[in-house]
Amino acid sequence: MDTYRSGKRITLQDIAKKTGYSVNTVSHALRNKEDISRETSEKIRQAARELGYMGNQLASSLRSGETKTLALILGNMSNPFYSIMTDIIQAKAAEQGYRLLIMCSLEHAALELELVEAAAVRRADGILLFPTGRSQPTLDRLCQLNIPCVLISRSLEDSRISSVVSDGEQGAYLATRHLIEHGRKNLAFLSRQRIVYSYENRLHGFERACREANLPAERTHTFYCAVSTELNSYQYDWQTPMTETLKQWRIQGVDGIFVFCDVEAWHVQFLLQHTPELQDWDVGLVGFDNIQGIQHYPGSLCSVDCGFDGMVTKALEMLLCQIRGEDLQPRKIVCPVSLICRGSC
Amino acid sequence: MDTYRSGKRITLQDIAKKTGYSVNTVSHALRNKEDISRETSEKIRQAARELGYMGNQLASSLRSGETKTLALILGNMSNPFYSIMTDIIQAKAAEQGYRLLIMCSLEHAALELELVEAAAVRRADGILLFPTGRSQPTLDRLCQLNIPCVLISRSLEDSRISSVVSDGEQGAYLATRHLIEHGRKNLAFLSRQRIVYSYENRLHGFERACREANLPAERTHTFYCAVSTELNSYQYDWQTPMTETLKQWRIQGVDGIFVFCDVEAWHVQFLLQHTPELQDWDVGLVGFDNIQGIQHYPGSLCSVDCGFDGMVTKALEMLLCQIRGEDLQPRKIVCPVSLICRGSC
DNA sequence: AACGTTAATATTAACGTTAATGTTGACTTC
DNA sequence: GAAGTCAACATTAACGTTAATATTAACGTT
Repeated sequence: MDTYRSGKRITLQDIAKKTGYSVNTVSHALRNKEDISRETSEKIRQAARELGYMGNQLASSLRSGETKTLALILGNMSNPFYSIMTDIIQAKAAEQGYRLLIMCSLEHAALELELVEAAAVRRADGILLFPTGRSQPTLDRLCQLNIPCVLISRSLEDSRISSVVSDGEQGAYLATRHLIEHGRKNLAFLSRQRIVYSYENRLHGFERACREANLPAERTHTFYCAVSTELNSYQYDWQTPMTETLKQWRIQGVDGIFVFCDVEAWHVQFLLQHTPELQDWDVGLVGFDNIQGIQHYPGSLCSVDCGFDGMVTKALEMLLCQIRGEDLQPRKIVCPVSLICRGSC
Repeated sequence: MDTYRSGKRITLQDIAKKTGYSVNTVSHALRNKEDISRETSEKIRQAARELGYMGNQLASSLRSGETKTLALILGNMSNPFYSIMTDIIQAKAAEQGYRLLIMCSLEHAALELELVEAAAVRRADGILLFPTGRSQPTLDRLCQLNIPCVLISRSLEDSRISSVVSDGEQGAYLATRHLIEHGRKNLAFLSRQRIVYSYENRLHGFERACREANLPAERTHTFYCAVSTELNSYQYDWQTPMTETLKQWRIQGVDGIFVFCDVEAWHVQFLLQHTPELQDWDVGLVGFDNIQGIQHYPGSLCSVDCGFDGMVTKALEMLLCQIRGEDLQPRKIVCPVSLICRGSC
């Protein structure tokens, strides 16, 4: 009865024996090749159905060199930014006949490298990678292995590998100007860590808006918190350090914060609700990613839409190009962003 | 230079040639088998390193019958319930040396069946399945293929396949009693669809609590909305029908709602905020899943904790048992739940 | 009639690994 | 000193496909 892993699985040979054709003919018939007569093809398909044939992609891929599987390496699913991206990638990849081997780096560079290795060993046709901030070893290995790969969301300025990013500088600029337009004068820039690529980009946009409005540079603040060494990053304690920073800022008279991303902005809002010292603080908030654009949750966070769909479309297009061996020239695409106001400013 | 897909990849044979040992010895050495001397093993490993050897899991799996890959089939990642589950499953599977082939059914029975097929064709060692409400054909095929499989979160009363579910009846009971204890007297039960397995369970718990408190049966309401036929369910319009129902309920004097799950409760909260006719409605709300227990977002939703971690641990344990061929007796595990109060009651 | 063309199928040889046996020499054991 | 044991390696045959290259018969062409 054990038809799955034991030796009793039906193979092309069984169909060949039953129908009297050769294994090759059966293979061709089941794959709709042109050189098989309609009649034969029908007989073979019928036999396959009767025997309950199920192909073996391992054998197929080993021979053909194609797995029709893409590896997707990202931080972790609990982060809506990644989960939304995943859904879109999954849908668009499926349209092209690809399945996804999804692996979580937990934003850990060393683990990320292992995952790339795992993807290569499994012969994924290509890799979509949301790199951590310290991915240089990973990128070096990718180049060495010469696997089709596109980086999304962060680029790391490595000219050998294609990347698709959103325009963080412009996004932060728009967000900050939005705060200023709503009368905020003492602004801060909040980011859980400074390590990620996008950090500098967005900081520059923030600073540009401040300069333009003649807000002195010393009124910009950055929040730095140690990178988690725990692998289970979702259990990481961001509350203590973030609360401290917010308390300080309140005392310093901060009245507007541009937050690195929506998830961190949620955290801020969460703390504003749950910390007595932060209650009734009139502070404007703008995030980045526009997660609410897709995932409706109660709240009114202003955010910068990073064009999820466009980024994925572009990235996948570039990856498939590489896989087909068509356009091997590495490119860097910067996707446009737009501001969505919901009132939290 | 094309070392990935072209013929220039380093194989065991190349290492064998370089070191003078047989392919088999090389294979054994790299896999830490006992019957290779320490000295030989070291020489071989050194050579492998020098040549930049990268294994081919396709060939390995084809021969050994093990892919070290589990298929995870669930609705979609944008739903935090699934994404949280995914992170936990991913982490625990990795501990056991398994990678995840993640596929999204979008709660579509027909698509789900295709995904099971895809998993089987790729020879996943086992499947973790969050079944849609109409998965009978899928389960039949699973039995036919005889693939190790565990259902999570919904069980479908199919005695041939193991499942791990949370105690929906008790959870709904606790949630409803919580509302009653906070003085709510005109209760409603809200669920986007009635098709899922858990629906009846939770409805029973809701009704039990009402009966116990002598709240008449006709004061319980159920909300039914057509199942989306679109594959992109995250774009599905739940707003219109849900808004209508809420408006009606407000007129009917409803003052407490037990919502099928947290995501739908968010939707309710979202509408309460954004619909003029629903403003200032004093209505108690309790959800199910306790997503806030892991994903901190601003808000104060009461919820039933379904024990994410315990469910996954149990499910994976059962699946690995099946894969090892140890305990093939199908079981149904019901995990305990607990109420978390955050004030929305 | 000799030749080329074509449609439809068959044969052969991989793909890169691992399981199942073989072989060999050194080392015991009584 | 014959038989047995064991460590350390080698040989062989799959695993189930697919690519590349035959083969065959039927047909058309000049």
